[in-house]
Amino acid sequence: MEVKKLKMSMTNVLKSDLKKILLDCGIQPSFQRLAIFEYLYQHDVHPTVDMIYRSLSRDIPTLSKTTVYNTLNLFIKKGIVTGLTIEENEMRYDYNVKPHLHLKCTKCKKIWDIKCDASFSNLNLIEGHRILEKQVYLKGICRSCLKKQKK
Amino acid sequence: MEVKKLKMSMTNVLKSDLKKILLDCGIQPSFQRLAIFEYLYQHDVHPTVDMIYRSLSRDIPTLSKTTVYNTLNLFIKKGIVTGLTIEENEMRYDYNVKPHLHLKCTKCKKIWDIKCDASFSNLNLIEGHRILEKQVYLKGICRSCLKKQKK
DNA sequence: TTCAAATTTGAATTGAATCCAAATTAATGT
DNA sequence: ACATTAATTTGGATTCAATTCAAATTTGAA
Repeated sequence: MEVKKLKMSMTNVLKSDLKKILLDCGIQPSFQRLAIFEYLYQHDVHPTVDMIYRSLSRDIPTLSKTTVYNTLNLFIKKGIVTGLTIEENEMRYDYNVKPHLHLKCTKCKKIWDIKCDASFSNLNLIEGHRILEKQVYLKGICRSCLKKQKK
Repeated sequence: MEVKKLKMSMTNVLKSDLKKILLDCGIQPSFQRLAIFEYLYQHDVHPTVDMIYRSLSRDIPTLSKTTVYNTLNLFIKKGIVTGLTIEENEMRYDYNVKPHLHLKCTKCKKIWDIKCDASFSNLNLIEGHRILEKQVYLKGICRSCLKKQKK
């Protein structure tokens, strides 16, 4: 009971915080947009459009997939969400303010976050080109699959 | 006349070299495969499947797009070609043995090669994950577009 | 030459992403 | 409150890269 109450109030505080972030970016925080933003905030598994759509559809039965696409493209344009193309077939979306890298496991296909320890130079000018955005994509075998291999 | 002759013999030398590379990788160097490999070797502009197909079709009218897809996937599996997903909509292919980064210009949409000066750590184990492949995707404004801006 | 395996081909299919016009909702002015 | 305009959402249709698959062709071995 106590825990549930606390959790609910936390959720509410969070929602208003997220609303503020959207407003600060000049994005009207509509019901759908806030729901999608909240989903991204709570699910750091680099979800696909379909995952977001299927999950939110249960609560918002009228939700359209086009709205999910529209909203995510808007978020990307405003810079609060990143689109990952490490998956060859479909885009994945990521809300993460801290700089980090992505590793795709070739075994389990999961995309892991790697805390970036500034291992990559933070120049903003390389060979005369102005660098605005950096993404490091790693491919390999994740530690959980490595453990399974050993057995 | 002299130049043409020289160029032809160079092309021949090159072709047999490329054939050897394929054989060394356990790839039967069929006419189509060799043509696709040669195209990648000569065109470092990160071509799409369609670009490769349209160009080679003029010399090989019976060429099928599926063959291009099959061949490129085979090359990737054998590790002599890299597939770039920096473009959000379509795959681009790259034959380049030397380590390098890719920069996509947000203005002219071109993908530039950046000579990698080992600016990224070459660990093969990060946070317990085994790293097999690294790709650094940069986005920004290329030097040629920056020059145009200044005028 | 003959037969089996490898390779190529093109039509059909899949599915992520976009387009677009209509419907709905929110914002503004009177 | 009401009307009018703008912003947002919706779903069906469309696009197009990529894959599937069975048939045709080519290659290699016996």
